[in-house]
Order: sequence, then structure tokens, then C-alpha cells
Amino acid sequence: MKSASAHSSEHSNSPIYIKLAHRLRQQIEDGAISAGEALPSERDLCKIMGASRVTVRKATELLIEEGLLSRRQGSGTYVTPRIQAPGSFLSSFSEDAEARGEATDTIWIMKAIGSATEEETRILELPKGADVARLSRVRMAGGEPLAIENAVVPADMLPDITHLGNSLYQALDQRGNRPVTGQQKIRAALAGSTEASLLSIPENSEILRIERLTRRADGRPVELTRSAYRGERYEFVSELRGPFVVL
Amino acid sequence: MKSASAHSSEHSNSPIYIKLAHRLRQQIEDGAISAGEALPSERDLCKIMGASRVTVRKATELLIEEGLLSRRQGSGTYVTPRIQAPGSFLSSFSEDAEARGEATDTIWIMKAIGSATEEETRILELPKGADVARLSRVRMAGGEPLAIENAVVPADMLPDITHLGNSLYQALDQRGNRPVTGQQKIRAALAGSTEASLLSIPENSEILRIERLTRRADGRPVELTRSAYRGERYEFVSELRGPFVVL
DNA sequence: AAGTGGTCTAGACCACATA
DNA sequence: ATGTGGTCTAGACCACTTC
Repeated sequence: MKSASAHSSEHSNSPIYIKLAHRLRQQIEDGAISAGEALPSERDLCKIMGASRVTVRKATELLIEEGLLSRRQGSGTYVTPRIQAPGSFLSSFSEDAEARGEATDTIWIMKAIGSATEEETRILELPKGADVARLSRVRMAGGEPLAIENAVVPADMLPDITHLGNSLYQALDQRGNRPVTGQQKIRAALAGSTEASLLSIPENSEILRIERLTRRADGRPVELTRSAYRGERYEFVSELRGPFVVL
Repeated sequence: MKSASAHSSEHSNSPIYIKLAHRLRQQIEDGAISAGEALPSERDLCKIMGASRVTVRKATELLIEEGLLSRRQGSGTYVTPRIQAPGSFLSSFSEDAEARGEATDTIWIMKAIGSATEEETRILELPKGADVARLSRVRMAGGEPLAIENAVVPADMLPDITHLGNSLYQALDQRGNRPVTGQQKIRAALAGSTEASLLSIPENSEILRIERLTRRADGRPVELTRSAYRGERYEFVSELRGPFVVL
């Protein structure tokens, strides 16, 4: 045996600020620093972690970009209460719905493991013959269906799919497969008959089709999700950060 | 008179790394460092700009996030050749079209200055009674219309709208009003009769409606654009960076 | 007034690229 | 071998928040 560490990524040769960020992230996720309240001051962290202040700041800056922390000058560095405004992510399901005080619900229409198709193998960068979990859900809010989501995940990245709660990401996180980057393609389309009936809308209504491929920190694809959202009820908000295309 | 500086934003009290970033950005845009090639080394920049290396790096990091620069360890810091893959921006008009070898064109359908409506005043954070430029275009590719764009810009941010080329952003840039952040809302819709005829598609075809509000570095709104894209021809790609919503 | 984050310096060593 | 970016330190002063 080498030593501790069960994660796949090697931390031994990483720069100090990366290690500090990991330590802090874990303490936050373990609830050792619990949401909403402040970290030790930067100067205290220096003593605790045995690093200079510049390095401590570089570590916390990472976590700020991830949305886990936020700093307030003169006050302190705080654990972000509930992970919030999604940067460049969807605007999104539970968020919108809860903001309107609607109850949200998820209906599973498929939960299965099978071998990956040729397309899935290619997109998820899997070895031939690998297994994938296929997860299809209808998202409800206020008793109405609002979206269909079809996710495909490499089978070894998920624990037991029969015990899956409503949050796919939470399950992925448990195995260290938290997605941190990705790409999303959005297009307008007209509802086909299957979609129309699942969403309780007329055929040829407008819908938003979204295809999303997310990846772990090490770049390995985690999740290919193709969704259809009711066009009259949902809009997708994304923050823009330079560089801007000259168009 | 105070001194030099014709810009509206006050640079006097900004931190050094902000000022350095501005100086570098200008030199790059003036072509003094010309695309594709390397900046002076960080240690040389320290002498030239009279700052420490940490500060110089913080400045170049800003420009890297903007996409103007990129660093290669052991080699140097380079001016990014053509501003490229847009992070979280549209995928986009000329880009896609040119990738397919289609000629792109723009037809102006309106270019006017008038006083802002109540809604425009609010969204663009203008004083009451301020003037705005309204710019409407149809985007063509391969001889076909592909999108309608309606932009509203505070009149004082644009030079002479009669001499406006095809690139709104280029014109904005000339007056130091380059947008660097923004928010974009995307939804699916069905084409109304006006849109259908401008885009040469049947009524009730699927279209993508996009509303975009961009801002300058100082946070002032620059441009409110509402567009309609032909749904069968366009899809919007956006990169995702954490934090991810748990959904 | 005391504590916090925000900025800055001068100097150091390492890892990588290039010749 | 030299030069480049990547990381790190120890200490300093400023601006802001909090009491």
C-alpha cells in the first residue's frame, strides 16, 4: 500500500494551494464549517494550514469560483448558504419552481443499466462494451409536468441506482464524480407526440431541447443528458463572461 | 484640466493591477504588441511597469480571463490570435456560417435614435428622457435569412449610427464601451407572422428567442438585444463552469 | 479600536520549453 | 544552459466592517 487517500487523483505533487482548497472543500462538505457562517480569518488559516497568506488566498479563490465560498471585505469569508445562482447553468428547475412556491416532484420513467451504444461509448469516452445507467425522469412543478430528462451515466460512477433519490448530482458526488465543467447545446424544437403527451401539451408546441455533457475535474465525462422543456414555461438564463465574439 | 485620460471611468484610485491591465489591453488593441506573438517576460514587465511580479501576474490574469492573452509555461505569454471560442456566448452567427463556407450578410431594417421607453430606461439604467439608438438587423447566411436582431443602446455610447458597419461591438469598442459581462435569457417560441415573413419560414415554426443585456467593465449596461433565431438552423452552445446546481 | 479582506513588494525556488 | 511561467514566503500598508 502507498498511504492514505482513496481518491483517484494524486494529491502528493499538487501545489499547496490546491491541497488547501481540497482540505477546505472537504471540511465544508463534511459540515465541519457548516453553511452560512465564516471561515477562520486568512491570518488564522495561515497558522492552521502552515502556509503564507498569498497561498491561502489562492486556495479560497478557487473555492469562490466554484461557488462554495464568498468573501466580504472587512467582514470575513463565508460558506455560501445554498449553492446559488448557477453562473452559466440552467436557471433552473427546482429553483424557479420553488421561487414561485410550487411543489416540485420527480417521476421516474426509466432506471436501467445496459451496455452503451456506439454513440454513448464515443461521447462518454468509454471502453467498448462498458455499461451505462439510463435514467429518465419527468420533472413536475405545481402538479404539472414541465420537463423530460434523459440522463446516461457510466455505470461505475453511480452507487446503487435503485436507491437513487431525486438528485442525480448528489449520488454522483458520493462517489467523487462531481461534475465541474461541461458543455450545453440549446435549440428550439416542436414537441413530437410522445413528448407532447408526457408534458401534457399539444403536439407541435414549442419546446427547448437541451443536450448537456458534463465532466469531472479530471476531464472524464460524467453525464450525457438530453432534455425537453416546455417552451411556454421555461427560459434559460446564462451569465456571459468575456471574451465576446465580435458579431 | 486634470491631466490626460478621456475615458469616463476614473483610473486614478484603481489598484495597480487594474491599471496595468488597462495599459496592456490598450497596447494590444493599438497593435503595439500585435496578435499571435509574445509579451515581454514577466520579469521585464516588472521593470517596464514598475511593479512587482505578483502584481504583473494579477494583471495578465485578468486579460487571460478576457481571452486576450494566454500563457504557456516555459515559453511566454502570448496575445491570443483571433478572439476565439466564446466561453459562454452564442455559438454563433458569423462563426457557424463561415465554418460552413457560407457568405454572411446583414440587412439593416432600422437605425434610429429616439427617447427611451420606460422599460428601456429601467433596464439600461438610464436617466429619464435619455436617448437610445435602436438598431434592427436581419442576419443572412448563404442567401437565407437566419436571425432578426433588435438592439437598443444608450445613444451616447455609439459614435455616428449612420456610419455603423456590420459590427455593433466594434463601434462600441471605439468609444471604450466594450461589453465584458452580461446575462442572456433563452427560450423557445413559435414564429409570429412578422417574424415568419422576415425569416422566410412558415408561421408557428419553432424559433429561439434570446434576450441579452451586456455591461461594460464598470457595470453600466451597454446593449439590450432581443433576437429571434430560426430554430431548425441554429443551436446555442455554452460552456458550463461550476458551481453546478444540485437538481 | 480591533479585526477582516484587498493590495503590494522583493526575493526565492521549481518545472518546463527552447536552443 | 538559459529564460520562461508556476508557486511560495514573510511582512507591509490600506480600506472596510464591526463593536
